[in-house]
Amino acid sequence: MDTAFRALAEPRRREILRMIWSGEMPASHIAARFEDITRSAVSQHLGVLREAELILERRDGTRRLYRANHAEMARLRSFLDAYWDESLQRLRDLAEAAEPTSQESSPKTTIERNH
Amino acid sequence: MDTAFRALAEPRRREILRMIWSGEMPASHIAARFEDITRSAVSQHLGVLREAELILERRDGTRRLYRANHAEMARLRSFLDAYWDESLQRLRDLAEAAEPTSQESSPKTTIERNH
DNA sequence: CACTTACGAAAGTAGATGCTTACACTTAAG
DNA sequence: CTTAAGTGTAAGCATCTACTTTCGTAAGTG
Repeated sequence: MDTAFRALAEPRRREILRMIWSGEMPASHIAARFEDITRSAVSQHLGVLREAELILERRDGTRRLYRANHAEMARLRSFLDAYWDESLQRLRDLAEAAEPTSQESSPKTTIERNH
Repeated sequence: MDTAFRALAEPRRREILRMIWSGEMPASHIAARFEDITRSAVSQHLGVLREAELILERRDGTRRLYRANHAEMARLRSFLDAYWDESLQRLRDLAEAAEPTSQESSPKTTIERNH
């Protein structure tokens, strides 16, 4: 989780992820998009993204084709969702603790996503 | 955006965010939860979170009460969602370009979230 | 085989990050 | 006014990060 967030903290890496979101692309093509840094730097960015499992790699001859790992990105979204869900669960737990022998006594907690 | 992702890349900061998710809490109380680092270190973590606008601060006497900024966290979620939505939009644009003078010629693109 | 293409890996560097200790500041309380 | 409580800030340090340049290596091409 640490590595995924850290990988996304870098704008170039977010841009790479967008480039290969809906289709794979060779490293050279990705590197060509960044005129201000070397191909080697881009290769290292790809390494960071791969380490975070945010992208997937496939080899074809001398080329390496990259594509976004949608599953891992979805996992990140779920992680953020959990902040809301966990607090919801904590409120439920508190309500339950405060009302131990409740016999359908109309709890009606009406808890919502408060944002 | 950079700062928000970088702030979340640190496990202790994610923990702080959870602590103050559903209610405000003074800095001293937050610091007490972390036994392995000093109060000063926690104060600096709070600074990073505030810089990223992930938390909000309120003063009460000598104390400073912190709480999570749900709006900014929601914005992060939306940002991740955009990865899917943008590629969807690009596909729509491509379809439109390939079919310039379409006269209700049953496009029915049926594009889905591919993850 | 020699040569090129397409890459990652290694080494070095300036700047960022996470920590500690020491200090300064603001507000309440005696 | 003096003192204590609650916190941020400054300085210093080890480690990480994002680069660059150079080198190594696997796979096609003549």
